[in-house]
Amino acid sequence: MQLKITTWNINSVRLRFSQVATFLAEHEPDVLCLQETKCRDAEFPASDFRKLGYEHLAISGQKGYHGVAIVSRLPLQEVERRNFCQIGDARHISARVSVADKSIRVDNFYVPAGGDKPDVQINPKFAHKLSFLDELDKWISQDSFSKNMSLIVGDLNIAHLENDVWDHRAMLKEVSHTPPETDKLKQIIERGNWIDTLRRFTPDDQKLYTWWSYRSPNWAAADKGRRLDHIWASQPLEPYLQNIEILREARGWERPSDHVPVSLVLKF
DNA sequence: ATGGCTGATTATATCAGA
Repeated sequence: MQLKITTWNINSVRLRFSQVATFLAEHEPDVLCLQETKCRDAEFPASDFRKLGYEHLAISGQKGYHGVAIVSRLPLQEVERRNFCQIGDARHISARVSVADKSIRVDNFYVPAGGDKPDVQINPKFAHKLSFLDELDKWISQDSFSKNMSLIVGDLNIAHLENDVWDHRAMLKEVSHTPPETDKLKQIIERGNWIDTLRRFTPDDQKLYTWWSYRSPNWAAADKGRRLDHIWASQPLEPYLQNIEILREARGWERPSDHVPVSLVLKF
């Protein structure tokens, strides 16, 4: 029995529904976690997903930007939405999926990007990002996460290791790779003893990216990417981790998202 | 140091992304 779970910042689920449909047909994940759906719940293409066999939906959207969703072939239980930083952004949704005799909690996040300048004094977006991470740290360090089968997935908007960016030294002052962010993310991983599953299957000394800027017309040749999208597993899932797939080719599709789908396979 | 691109919106400029 296997479970395949994918995270993908789709950058408008309505605009790119046909790409999602292609991905689902070719890669057949059981659970798809989306970020930046960019629509209200009533505008989410729910019936289109149901026609493709993804009948179970947990949606948290808002008008125009942000927004997360879990789309699943398997029933979803205990759907929750946490209002991080108390400002009403749709940046988190969680649900429980059952496979074989196991029950796995899935938490899907869209962490704030953080704006341009990595300075909390002049950039409130950066302050918001750090506050979000502090709250995330406190919340998922609870035993209920680390001692049970749990997956943390999503666009965390941080590339925390040296080879998660194209040039570590050049990127130290770029939001997504600054020490205040990368230190916090490392602390969260350490405290919860989370398994960074992408790095479980690719050594730390190899470059690994999930996002390439729209501002680079030659993204593939320049390859100045970042690993912003993550799938972390709690220790009880360790025996079941099977493989990871980063669908780099999706960045080359017509009118693509700037993020590509990242999938984890678990075998029970 | 700058600018480069993309998507959504009571749109034709502005905000958000990162």
